Amino acid sequence: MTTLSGQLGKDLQRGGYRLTASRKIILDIFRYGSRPLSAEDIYLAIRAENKNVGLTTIYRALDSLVKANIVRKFAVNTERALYELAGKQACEHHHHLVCRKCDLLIDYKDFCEEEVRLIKRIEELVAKRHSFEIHDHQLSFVGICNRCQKEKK
Amino acid sequence: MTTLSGQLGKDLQRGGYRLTASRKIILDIFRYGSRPLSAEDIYLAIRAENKNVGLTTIYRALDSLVKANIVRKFAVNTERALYELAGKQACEHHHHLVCRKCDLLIDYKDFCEEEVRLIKRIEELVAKRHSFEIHDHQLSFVGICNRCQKEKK
DNA sequence: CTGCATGCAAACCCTTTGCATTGGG
DNA sequence: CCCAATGCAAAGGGTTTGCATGCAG
Repeated sequence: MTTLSGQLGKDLQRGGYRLTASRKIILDIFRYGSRPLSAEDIYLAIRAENKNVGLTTIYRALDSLVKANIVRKFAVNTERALYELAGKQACEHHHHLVCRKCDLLIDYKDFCEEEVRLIKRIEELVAKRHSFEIHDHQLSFVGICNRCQKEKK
Repeated sequence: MTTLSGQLGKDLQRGGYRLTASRKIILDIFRYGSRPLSAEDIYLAIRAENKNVGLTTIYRALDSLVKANIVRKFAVNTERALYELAGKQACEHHHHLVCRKCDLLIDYKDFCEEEVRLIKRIEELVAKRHSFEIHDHQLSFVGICNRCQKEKK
């Protein structure tokens, strides 16, 4: 069996964290699907493979992954935290579209050059003005998805 | 005593909600300081004025304010929900800067005009492409604040 | 071997709900 | 007057912690 988590595993160890069986499984799950996952999503995905890793372990592993800069943690609402591959390992940076009614979360990365240029520019200005060292950003649009628009009637 | 919450109170009533003493106090607190507040921030602010409104009431009032579109609810992390005046009543829409280390939250609106114009454009593109009815957006930059940069050494 | 990683149960924190009471319009 | 608003206590849901055991390096 090929360990999909290969490079990521090394990154993790470089951070002083141990590459255990549980963590390999978790990393592989991130590699398979690139949409944002909650701790519970991961928990269920693992059980679906007839493996078992406790929720607590998942939380602690995610914590390490965040500290090792492999995974990004973010929040769309306060219901639950979401995690996704960060930086270079993420296929591409993307933004979010959130539906107010059904909580559908779409991530899109088909943004135009214009969008990228704009964000870069704002980033520079803001970094300078506030003496902030900017690592990352999050852009989400909130509204009503196609489906809920139709149901409204 | 001048009721700072005047116009907002009318907006609230227009939504079918009652303008009670508690809600007046809460609205006034939003009018005084325009930075994002958590339910507890509001609770403490009220006690600081030697008044008293239960936390539960604050949550329920915030809920009504959000439904009446007077206040916007959002999350930077999952720790607690934040609320701020929404739409026209907010002096201006603004974006956030979050420090990874100390969780400092700055909201800035210095570049808003330019940003908003460009974001509006992106909004249109995205809305069309994904058949989304967009109501609002959130933009946050994540990084290290000035102070934590210095402490690093 | 040593110290981080794990599992389980219990603790925690923020937020919501049930229920009887109060009060706005 | 009626129904929304309030307060308190208890429940809820996601996340974290304490503690004894397991395992990577």
